[in-house]
Amino acid sequence: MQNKVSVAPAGGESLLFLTDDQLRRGIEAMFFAYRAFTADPDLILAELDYGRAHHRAIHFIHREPGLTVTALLDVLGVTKQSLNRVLRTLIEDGLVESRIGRRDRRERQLYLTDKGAALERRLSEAQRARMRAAYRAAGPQAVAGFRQVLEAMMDRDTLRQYRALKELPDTP
Amino acid sequence: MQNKVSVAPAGGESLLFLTDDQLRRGIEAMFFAYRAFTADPDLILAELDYGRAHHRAIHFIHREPGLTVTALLDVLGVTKQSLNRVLRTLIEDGLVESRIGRRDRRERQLYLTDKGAALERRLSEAQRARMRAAYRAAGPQAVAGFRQVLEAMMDRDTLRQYRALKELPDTP
DNA sequence: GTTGGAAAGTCAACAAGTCTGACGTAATAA
DNA sequence: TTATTACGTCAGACTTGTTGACTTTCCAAC
Repeated sequence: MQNKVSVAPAGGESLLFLTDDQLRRGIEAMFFAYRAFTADPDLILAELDYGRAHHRAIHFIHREPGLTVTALLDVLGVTKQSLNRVLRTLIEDGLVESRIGRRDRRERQLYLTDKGAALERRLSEAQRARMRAAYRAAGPQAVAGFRQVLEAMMDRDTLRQYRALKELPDTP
Repeated sequence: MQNKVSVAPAGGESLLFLTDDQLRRGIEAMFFAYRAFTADPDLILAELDYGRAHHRAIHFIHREPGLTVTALLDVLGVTKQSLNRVLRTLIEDGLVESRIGRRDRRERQLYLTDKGAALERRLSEAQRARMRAAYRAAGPQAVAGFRQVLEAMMDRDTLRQYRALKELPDTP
């Protein structure tokens, strides 16, 4: 498959940003940036013998207190066996509380304890600090483009999930 | 740590894009987009009983034919023992060739075989296809912002490595 | 020259986190 | 009553990461 893009395409507008080389640069930027993106939380997590999986669970439970195990499974896109181990340690360690569902007693609703919320703040503040620095350095226009491209990269279902996440107030 | 940003900051320019909520949206966008970003190659790799680690090795060997194991270690940021296993299977399967270094016979210089190059094309074309669609949908301005933010997110050393990667011609 | 340390690479063993598959229990829906 | 759903768990496997110990090779100081 070729995909060279010549200098002056039909519309008269330059499509040089679609060359294979530009795409490869973008791919590499994603790889390196993602590693940096997870580096700060990873340090904190390693101290506590947790991993990224714990962080993700904590993040989404914080985001939507009371969400069910199945709902969490859906956003994380992993198997329940895999999630279960992570969740069990978080519950044993007193970071997450699992309450029997109110509507449906088969469901388990997940909540962060105070201890869990404290770790969430520590993790997300570390991650936000890096993000904030990057945003500030790049400026609002760049940030808008950043979000646009990331969203355009998602599959339909993922994008729907992402959009469904509600806004939260600033850390109080 | 607070980090609320009020509506009208000193400069007179809106800093609303730096609110904790906006930062969180960006973090979540990174998480979901990265998953989508790796999804297509992952499918191909699973067919062949390889994983992402194999993809990364192949990518950078393609990028810089003849690079040494240590150089590859540096860009990937893993231990040599971890890389070694991946590299061994690639060599056994005839995708990568390891030649004794010319200057220094302790070094091993890595090259893709024809078979390795064929897989590289297949993987990277799948990944580029998604990237291309996202780029096209978002437009050149957004793409510039995307790259700016990702680069601003990297640590100094990573950014240096990223910048050191040379440009390659389009897929011939 | 010899030798002794540093660098490059390899082997072995273990841990985290993912997966599939099978099964059990409780609650709900038909 | 029966079928389905939600959840939890056990067992077994694989990928990818880790540390630690080892060999080979090179280089530089003696």
